[in-house]
Amino acid sequence: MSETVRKRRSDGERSRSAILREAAQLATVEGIAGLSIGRLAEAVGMSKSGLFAHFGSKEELQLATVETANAVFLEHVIEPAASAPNGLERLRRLSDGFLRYVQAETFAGGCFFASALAEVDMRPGLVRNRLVAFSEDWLGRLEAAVRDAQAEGAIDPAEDAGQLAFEVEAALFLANAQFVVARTPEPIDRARRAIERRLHSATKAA
Amino acid sequence: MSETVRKRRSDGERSRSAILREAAQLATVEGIAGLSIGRLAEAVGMSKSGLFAHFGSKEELQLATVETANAVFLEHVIEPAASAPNGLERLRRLSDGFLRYVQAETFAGGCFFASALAEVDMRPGLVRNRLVAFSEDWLGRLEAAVRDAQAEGAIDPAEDAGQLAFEVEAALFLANAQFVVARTPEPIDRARRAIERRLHSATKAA
DNA sequence: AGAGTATACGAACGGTCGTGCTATCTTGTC
DNA sequence: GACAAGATAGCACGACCGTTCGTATACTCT
Repeated sequence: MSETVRKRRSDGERSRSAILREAAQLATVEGIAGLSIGRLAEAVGMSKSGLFAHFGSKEELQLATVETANAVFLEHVIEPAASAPNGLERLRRLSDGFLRYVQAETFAGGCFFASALAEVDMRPGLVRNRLVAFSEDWLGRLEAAVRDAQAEGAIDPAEDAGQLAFEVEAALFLANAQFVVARTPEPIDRARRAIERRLHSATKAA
Repeated sequence: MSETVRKRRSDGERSRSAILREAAQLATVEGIAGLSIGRLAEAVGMSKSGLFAHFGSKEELQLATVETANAVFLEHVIEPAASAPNGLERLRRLSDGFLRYVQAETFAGGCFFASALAEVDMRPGLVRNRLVAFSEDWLGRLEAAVRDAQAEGAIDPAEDAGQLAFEVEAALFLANAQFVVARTPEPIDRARRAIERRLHSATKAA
């Protein structure tokens, strides 16, 4: 019953995070399923079996990669918006942060979650579940910002918060998809304009 | 030099189209790269080598699959809108047709082009080129409908047609992505509402 | 009817995949 | 400095991948 506590070694921890950093990058390019353990091992400069021992299965590697990507997303998009003084400003910072995160090519193949979820959306499993959860969390944050803005009187309370969040996310989502293909700031600008216009119409009551 | 013209046989043509019909379906579920020739052969009930002989390479099979999917898209989305009496109505029929095509699960894994392009967006090649071309053609049709509506006085000429087309496409694109994950009519309805509202604001001049 | 060819099959190829097993280093603890 | 345990590498496996080849069948045309 009483298991002795296993200790981690520092070099292993360093390897593990190096692997996962590389995995998150490669996953947006090769796909989270198409990313093979062999190529990943080669990219980080270690053996297949040595890398494999860190995770025990490909699914565990994928799950760890998703968590790593989420940490990046939190750092680049969510946290910078947390200090916003009110709901409307937070909504603006979230969408602006997302567009910067896309345009800066934080991940080589565009938003990690858009890319990964599109790939596994038809493959039931833990990876899909986790990605769906993150996706819902993100949309929930947008909607919560709308609700806060409504409670603060900045957005018309007659607006459907879920609907408005959907429309903001739609612009962001297409901007990412088009940017990945065209590598042009145009879709980013279009999304910015679409969102600003929509928020403008939602702030002056009907 | 002078090549004798080779004649096609009717049974081969039937097999080929049966293969491609199945391939277009499977590609939205397994992915257009993840779809293997072996599994496809099993799904249509023939041998790997017999199926392979129809195309000569996997890339040719993928290209033929994309063309087949485009024919389906034309039939279900583009053509029903062609008879619209004016630009604004055509725009409405295109977006409504797209949403029906998604909701009816014409392809098991959602819009073929959204699914396929997301998969190959980082993999240069003929398949990617063809998908990008179709995607641009689709967006071009939306924009052309907007321009026609402007010329007919139905949409404010001050509107940026490309911008408006982007916003319509954004709603459609996210509706497809969310529908595939949730299998709920909610994203479809949200997209419809978003587009109707946006068109309403574009029809009454600023 | 017979020739010619489009179509289909089965077997096999080299390659890559994820995953075990085992041995050898390396680190942290006493 | 000994020792347990973590970290890494080497090797082999079975499965599946796209592809090739030789061959058998069945259609079409003369």
